[in-house]
Amino acid sequence: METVEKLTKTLRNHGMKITPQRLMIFKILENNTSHPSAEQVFKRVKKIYPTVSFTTIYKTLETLRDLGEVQELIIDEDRKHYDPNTDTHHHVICSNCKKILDVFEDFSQHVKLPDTLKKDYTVSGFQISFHGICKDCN
Amino acid sequence: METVEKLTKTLRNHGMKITPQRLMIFKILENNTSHPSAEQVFKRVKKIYPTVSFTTIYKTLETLRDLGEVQELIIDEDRKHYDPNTDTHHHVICSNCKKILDVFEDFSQHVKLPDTLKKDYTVSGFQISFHGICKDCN
DNA sequence: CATTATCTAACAATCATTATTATTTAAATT
DNA sequence: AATTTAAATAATAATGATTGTTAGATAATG
Ligand SMILES: [Mn+2]
Ligand SMILES: [Mn+2]
Ligand SMILES: [Zn+2]
Ligand SMILES: [Zn+2]
Repeated sequence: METVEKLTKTLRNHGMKITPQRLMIFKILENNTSHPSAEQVFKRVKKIYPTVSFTTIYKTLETLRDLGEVQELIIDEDRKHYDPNTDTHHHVICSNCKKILDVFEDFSQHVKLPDTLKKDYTVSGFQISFHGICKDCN
Repeated sequence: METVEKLTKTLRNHGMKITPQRLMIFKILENNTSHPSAEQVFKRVKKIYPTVSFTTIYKTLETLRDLGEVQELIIDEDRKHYDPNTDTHHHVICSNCKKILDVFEDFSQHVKLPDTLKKDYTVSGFQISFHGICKDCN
């Protein structure tokens, strides 16, 4: 995700409005490495704007995803998680508490779609999900 | 997944019953490489047992998952998919039609959790999801 | 064949997410 | 600064996948 400042311009360039709710969501996401779910974002926004609607969170996350500003992570079977870091990177998730940490290693030299499948799929990228148990859950 | 024959014994060893509905689900899954969703399994069972309940499909898939006989794939944001192949392998999914194909390459020599994270997570494995567009969807 | 624990099917409930819409508001225009 | 208007918000309902409940059916055992 861009800085909140640049993101503001990006939205305006797309004819979108900057609202206090959106600004709060941007600030929560900026440099956020916790991979929050929509609900976790909602709870934090609610502390400042108690009347905020869940719909606003979902719509804003959808907007950011469509702009390519956040990545939607499909890794927790129960809910989607959002990642403002859109650089190629990977994750490790705890099967118990679903805590997600970043894995910043470049596997691109070794992880490639086999040639036999290249004729069937035009691949845009890949994601690696490590599964395990975090130290808090033992 | 084991053969239907062996699986039958496994279930009996666990005090579980072999019903016609379950046998049909087992047969549908045996050697199935299409990564069906619960609904796709349901539709196929329904052709033979028109009165089968969706609950039976879900319960049976849950049972097979808990026995370690099928893998639940979290890769399509809309629904879970089921894979009778429980050997470590990976997948490529079409972002458009959600068709999933197997990727049988052993990346385990190169894909490892970085040492810096080893103290935080006890990893049981990893999954690679290649994303792209299949040839049918261009 | 009788017993019994498990399974099925019908149904309801849950929960994350999406759709709808009246009201509000950002921000461009006068 | 007031007016205008397209877009966003919030409230609410709807959706759809999945899970929970339970009474009746059935597989398995002796
Ligand atoms: Mn990340
Ligand atoms: Mn597979
Ligand atoms: Zn944990
Ligand atoms: Zn496709």
